[in-house]
Amino acid sequence: MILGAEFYLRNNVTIVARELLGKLLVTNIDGQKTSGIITETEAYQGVVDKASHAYGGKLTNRTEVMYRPGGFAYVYLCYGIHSLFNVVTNRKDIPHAVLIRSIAPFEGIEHMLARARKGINAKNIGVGPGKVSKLLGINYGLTGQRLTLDFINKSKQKELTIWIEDLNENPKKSEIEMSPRIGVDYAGDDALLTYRYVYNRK
DNA sequence: CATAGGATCGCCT
DNA sequence: GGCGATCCTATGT
Repeated sequence: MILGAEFYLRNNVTIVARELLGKLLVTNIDGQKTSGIITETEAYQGVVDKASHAYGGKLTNRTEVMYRPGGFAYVYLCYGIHSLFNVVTNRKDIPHAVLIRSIAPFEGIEHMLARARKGINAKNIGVGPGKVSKLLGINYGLTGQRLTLDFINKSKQKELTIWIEDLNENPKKSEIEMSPRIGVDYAGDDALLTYRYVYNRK
């Protein structure tokens, strides 16, 4: 079942980040359907979070998507090479987001391998936010895409490009590890927050 | 207009 | 453990 807006609109981004573990992230790009089970996420808590692109209420062309209501894709280019995929959460004007850091490939693995051929190590495939986007065919041009079917008739878009499905795979507490987020040393105290969630699947 | 730097990755030593 | 790749974004003049 495709997750609806109510899943993303909730006001606690850390709960959404945790509940995204075990869900299926799906793309339909270039006529190729690919998907992976989400195994690692990070929560970014908007204006109060020094690690967030929206810290202090920063609003630019790039971050505008984060201020939309939950259920949009926020994709940005990192180091000039990697498109990192985030899910926007909370209600309009609260710029919270969850970075998807790892997936376990599920469907369309042959398409993923073809995409990976250009510069991906076969080892740890799907582990790391740059690799998630590479495998699923997500690039920064897809920022602002809707992830839900709500209001689909109000737009000209007929089908989704990126969405998330519930497989009823519910990770146990003992299978989830929390730790500080990666690569945010510049964030001072906020670098210590354990907003990273890793799902160790059996 | 110019410029510095980044929520990374793979390959090298 | 270190480094280069590679380009958009944000900021400053």
